[in-house]
Amino acid sequence: MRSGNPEALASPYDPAQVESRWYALWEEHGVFRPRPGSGAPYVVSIPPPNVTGSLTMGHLLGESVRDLLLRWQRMAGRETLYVPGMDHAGIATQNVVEKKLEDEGRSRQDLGRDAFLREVWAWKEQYGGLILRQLRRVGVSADWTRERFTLDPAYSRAVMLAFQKLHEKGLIYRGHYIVNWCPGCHTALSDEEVDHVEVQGSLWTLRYPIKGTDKSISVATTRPETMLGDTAVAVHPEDRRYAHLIGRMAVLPLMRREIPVVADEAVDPKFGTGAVKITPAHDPNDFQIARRHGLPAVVVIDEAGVMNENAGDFRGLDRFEARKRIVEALSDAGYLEKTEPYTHTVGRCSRSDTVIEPYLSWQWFVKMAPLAAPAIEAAKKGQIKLFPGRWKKVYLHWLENIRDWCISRQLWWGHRIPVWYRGGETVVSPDPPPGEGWRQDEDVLDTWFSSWLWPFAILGWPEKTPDLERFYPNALMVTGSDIIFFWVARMVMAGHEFMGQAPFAHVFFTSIVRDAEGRKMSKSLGNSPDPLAMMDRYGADAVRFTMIYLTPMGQDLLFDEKRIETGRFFANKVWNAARLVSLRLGDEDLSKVRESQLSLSLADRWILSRFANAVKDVTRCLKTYRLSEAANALYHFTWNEYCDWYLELAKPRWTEDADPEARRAARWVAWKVLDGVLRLLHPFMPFVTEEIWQAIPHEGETLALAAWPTAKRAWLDADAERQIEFVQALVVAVRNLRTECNLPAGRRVPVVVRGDAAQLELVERLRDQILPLARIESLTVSRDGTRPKVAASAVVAGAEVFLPLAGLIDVDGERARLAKEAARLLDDLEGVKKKLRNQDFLRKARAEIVERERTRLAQLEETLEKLKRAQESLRVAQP
RNA sequence: GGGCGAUUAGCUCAGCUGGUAGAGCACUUGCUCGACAAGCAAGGGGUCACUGGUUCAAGUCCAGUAUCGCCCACCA
Repeated sequence: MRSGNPEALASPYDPAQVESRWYALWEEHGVFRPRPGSGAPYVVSIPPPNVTGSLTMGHLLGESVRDLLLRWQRMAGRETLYVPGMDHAGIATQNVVEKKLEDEGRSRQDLGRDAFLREVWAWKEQYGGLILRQLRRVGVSADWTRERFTLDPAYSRAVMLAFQKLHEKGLIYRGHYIVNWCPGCHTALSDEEVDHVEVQGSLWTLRYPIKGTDKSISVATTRPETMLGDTAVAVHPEDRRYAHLIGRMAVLPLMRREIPVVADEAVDPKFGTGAVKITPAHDPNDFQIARRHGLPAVVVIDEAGVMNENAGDFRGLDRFEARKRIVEALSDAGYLEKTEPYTHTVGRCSRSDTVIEPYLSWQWFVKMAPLAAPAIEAAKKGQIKLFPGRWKKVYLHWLENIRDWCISRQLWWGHRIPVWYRGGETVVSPDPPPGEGWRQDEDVLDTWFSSWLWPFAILGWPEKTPDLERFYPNALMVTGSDIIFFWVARMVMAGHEFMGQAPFAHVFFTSIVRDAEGRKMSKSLGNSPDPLAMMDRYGADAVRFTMIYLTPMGQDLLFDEKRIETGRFFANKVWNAARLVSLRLGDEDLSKVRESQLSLSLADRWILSRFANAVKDVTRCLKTYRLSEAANALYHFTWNEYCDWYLELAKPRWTEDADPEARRAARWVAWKVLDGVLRLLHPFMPFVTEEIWQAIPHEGETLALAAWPTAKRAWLDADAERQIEFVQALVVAVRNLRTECNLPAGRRVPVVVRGDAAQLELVERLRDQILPLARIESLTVSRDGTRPKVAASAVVAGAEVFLPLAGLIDVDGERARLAKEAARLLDDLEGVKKKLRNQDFLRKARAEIVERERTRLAQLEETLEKLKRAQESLRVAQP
């Protein structure tokens, strides 16, 4: 038992000072390393942040949530492990470094591959370091000895091996297909990396002459520039308008190339003219149609979005400039039939916002359907549970309609594809094959092809390490729903494929943090406050608590810096309550005190009962991921019950002249409940709670390893709760009367209470506590039933409270107040009476509900009766 | 074109299995009572988006409508 050190709790509370102290101590004590516990290990890993820059408030929310759950589980006795790390984030990082080079007047092409990669690594060192500092500042209980980076040698090896294994199973293939190409980033993308946005464009109708006739066929398009690469016109086979043209040749305007008119089921005869121009190299649908008809593909737009050598006169023009010029040219030549405004969607690169160009190229793909099957089953069988549950539908829908995954990227920053070529030979291997002359594939892998291995690659896979043995599968993944496809679903697939089981049991989706205007916070928008600045200004504890307090289950979080005051004020409140308690604890070693030896007062039994309830509430909320509700319950208990009522009720018993036994009990209970509050609060606000805990009597080295409280059944005491509730109502009523009578706040007032024997006994028993709480000068219980002649009055649970203040109160005002109160109750009474007259209600409602209404009726009538008499007595008293 | 979510006090949101509408902030009034003005005390403020239905009883369950938001979708 440490006696604690009350002087340590200085006033005022200074978060910066407190928060600088504890992280090193926790690390020193190995708090964050796994240590044997009960039950299965509780393993969580970080969704590795991109090394592109600093963290956002969204990350801060995620870290707060993960650390909350980890610290709770650790205190509850589980073996816990939080694996930290970072993601190399291929495109994102390469883009920011390229941007930096551009600002310096350099380019990656100038540098060449190796020098460029050195630049990126330097960037990674700089910004990765910033991220790590931020994570420590938040207080996350990560095991830094297990820190991982997706481009670490061991991790890279895992990526290579995963590629090789999938290739061996025939699940990876190379193909020449239309992919989403970003001309800005100069790389292929997966479908998930493309955002579809609606644009107000045009629909142009072009007329293609039919060779050898004076007829023509008209086609509609939103992308006239692609017509240079048309190799056919397609119509529906049963479209009678065009039946006679099938098999004829059309002459492609501007290019004067002859292209066939073909029939294909995919054409919708009802759209546009019912005839479609076919550009196999620049449209995925057209590509499919072309395959069916053996049509050639002519690429007319290059990797940078510029018209190429097949574009004739338009060669060298940017694709959007070319569009304009081609429309003009078609119009001049009489081939433009009409132009209509048209709303449609275009794909944009989610990284650079560049309009995506469907582009025919050689890429590597993963065949996804076989991988999706076990991931679907895992969710359906409940082996993996999503919170909130509605995400299951979204997850399943995606998996059940999954398409193959384009994993090659034409970038330099990333895992180079482990494929080697020599002459006509191809070898898939992490290492160069023996012999001379092997050339490795130039492309790198999609970032997500490395991060989908995260839950086991961080534990040493493919080696059978003790960590992998012990800590796979993980318990929980906490992340944003915006990466449910990118990452979550793919991790589940990889988990089953490489480890034979789901990577985690639970997935908890946090809120998306938006700014006050509802825009998603992001680095690119620059609308996220700097988390470090927030923590410097308000304290990490305050920020953490507030984020949890604010995060609604399954809804977005609208963040406003001002809201952080909630957490800051709360931390301050806890600090000051602890100051009060620690100053009054005395010298006795409270750990030696046995509860059974104490004579607990009613207030003591009440707060212990309330505390037991709070423990139950908070624990239940955490178990079901209702995190803000847990924070709320704790906030309310600490502030409104412990501070506002219990500490005030205890104060009179802490004085020198109080009864020693009562003082001892009050000290012990105040300490015990404070200790319990600190334990419950520690996962939310680790720093301030540790600081306080160390300053008061405690056992153990650190609060981080103290036991999570349990709700003691013996502490639950409904009687005590009812009785203190009455006392509270009584005190509030006196305070209210004082305000209503406009009495100076400093003035002590006489009070008379009438009520039943039990109520009067209670008032007598708690007299010493009631006096200061309600600022009462003299408290008289009216045993003989007499009542003051002129008084302001109120009715509390059937008892009457009087402020006998002849000459001081405004009699008319008091009468009006009583009348208003009576009118309000009369309304209620009517409602209750109506219910009780209703035969259906009496017959069908549950007996206890009917009984409650009857009780309420009696109470209302009694209260009204008393109010009436109070009014009468005022009338009589009036001179 | 599908799917999901939201609509409750001025603002941001709770309200789990139907049974007398809640919190924080903001607002009003009064407080240097030895923990805390980052505080204390007392207040004002809501036809729970709309329309039907189920029920003795609906903010809560069902159906529909409206508005806003998000996700998915290769109709040129």
